Amino acid sequence: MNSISNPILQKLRLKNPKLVLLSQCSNIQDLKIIHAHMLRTHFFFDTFASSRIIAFCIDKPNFLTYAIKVFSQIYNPNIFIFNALIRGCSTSENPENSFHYYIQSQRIGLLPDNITHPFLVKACSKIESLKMGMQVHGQIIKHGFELDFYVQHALVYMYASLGDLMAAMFIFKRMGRFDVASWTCMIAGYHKFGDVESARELFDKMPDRNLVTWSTMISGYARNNRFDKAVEMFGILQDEGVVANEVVMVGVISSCAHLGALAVGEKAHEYVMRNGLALNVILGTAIVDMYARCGDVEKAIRVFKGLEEKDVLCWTALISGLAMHGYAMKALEYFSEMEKNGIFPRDITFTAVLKACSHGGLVEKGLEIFESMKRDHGVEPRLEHFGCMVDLLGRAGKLEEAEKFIHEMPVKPNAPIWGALLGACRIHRNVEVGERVGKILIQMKPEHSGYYVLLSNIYARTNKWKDVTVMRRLMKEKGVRKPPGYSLIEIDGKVHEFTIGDKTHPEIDKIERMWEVILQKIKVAGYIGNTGEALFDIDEEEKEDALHRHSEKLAIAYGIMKIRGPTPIRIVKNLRVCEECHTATKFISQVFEVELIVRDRNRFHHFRKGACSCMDYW
DNA sequence: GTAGGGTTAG
Repeated sequence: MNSISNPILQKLRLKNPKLVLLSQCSNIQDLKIIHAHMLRTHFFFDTFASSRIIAFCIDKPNFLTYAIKVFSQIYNPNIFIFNALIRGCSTSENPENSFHYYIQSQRIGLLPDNITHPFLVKACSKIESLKMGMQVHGQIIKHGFELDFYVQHALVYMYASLGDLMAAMFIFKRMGRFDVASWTCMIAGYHKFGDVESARELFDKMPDRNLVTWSTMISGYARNNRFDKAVEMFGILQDEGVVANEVVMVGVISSCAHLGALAVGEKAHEYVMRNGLALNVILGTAIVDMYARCGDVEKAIRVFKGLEEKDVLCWTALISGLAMHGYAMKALEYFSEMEKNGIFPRDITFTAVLKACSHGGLVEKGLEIFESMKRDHGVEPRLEHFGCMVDLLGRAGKLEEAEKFIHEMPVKPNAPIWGALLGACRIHRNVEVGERVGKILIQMKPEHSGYYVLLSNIYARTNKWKDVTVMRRLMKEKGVRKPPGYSLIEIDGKVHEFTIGDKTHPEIDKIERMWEVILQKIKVAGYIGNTGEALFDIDEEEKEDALHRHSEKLAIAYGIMKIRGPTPIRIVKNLRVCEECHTATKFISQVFEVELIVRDRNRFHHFRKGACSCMDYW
């Protein structure tokens, strides 16, 4: 580039370089021009000038390596430059590098200032090392910064988030003054450690709150899988007349996505529009994801199309949404459109695309894309991509091929990989491969109950009753339990939860009577009912009997009671739907002429006119 | 002599 005609360099001559650097530089090319100019004019050897380069690079993740290279050229770095590096590392992928720069600064005899330590403490929180945290705390005391307000905040958050609540409280209580951030740090720490109750207690007690406090609470609940609580908090926020910002709404909307609470999610979306919040990529992606996960793919596409800025995660959210619903061709269309838009796919993008292929049964296409990952896009396949491939082959009934694929993988297969093959054995009723895989899985994950159940079922099938007894005894001895299954249904903006054998719902008697009515009607239509031993169940709920209905049956019965007209009944289940319930639901969609949209842990099932969109493979 | 900090997000 001709340097004379470059507008940045023209300004550089006219103005103070530091101002130009701060205001004009927006990308690495510009930065390099300025850097080169500084080297040519020897201006770079001014510590203040070179420090501006570092400071510019440090808060942009892609520029960190550049900053470190620049740093290595500086003869006499001061504490400001070290602070910048420590800060940059503490928020990077490898926070432990900040310790390296701290030690280096000490070695050349620089004294830390009041800015240095908070970032080191932050790095300890991030790498989750209490041991390191205590060492840094020692340094803080040694250099006399333990009474610094910011240092105290960082320490409170660090100790609380790493579970040393005594230490966190000790520092918190001894702080000379408090502001909203002090309380918020403590709350954030509780949430990171997973103690949502203590976080809430403090939240209720604190004198005043700001939007960071609200979003800390809401996303804290969400991070700890208390999505119902997150939504509840949003209600309280509105009652108190607070207006949420984008960050708060990301927490609220992603909670709705997890709950499958479409009506609440729609309201939150309206709230965003009504209050004129900025529909940035993050919030936009959360909304797209919410509609897809709540079963309204069309709306997800509409919102997606209306977004001004779309990055790779945003495209991936849509593709993965389409994949979940089994719209494989549509997912692939968006994938190629994404590439046409110059967005480079990432590892998670390929997960979504490969899932689309496996849910849609596009074996050849999936193999093709898998091959292209590294070759054309430079993305190294990870375990989950191999898992998708096992799924893909398994679905097609190529069980031996899938098994061979696992054995030939360049990385060591983990339990979910074998689990994918096991799922395929369940669908294709392959006892031979199933037994082999089941044994491997039990060895790998002795605490996972599903694998014992599976293997014992396989033995029962092959009349190896001795082995069945062994399996059952092993399960008892190890005390393995299944995760409790639950189903959610949203009625009039309220989410109802059902678990197996749970009698706590206020309308439970009516619901159970409703189920009996449903059962009779679908039996007339040809439904045979519980066929006894459910083979090959991996992570389904406990075996059901007349008193213990699987949770989705209760949810469906409740839906039929409450939902009128053409509105589909939407259910969200935490486990995978079992074969029995799947068949029953198909009958229900036919007999009651109703559309049922069930999201299980694996994908969506759209039941319509006696058939399911998954084509009975899930 | 200058500059920089803590708590929230897909």
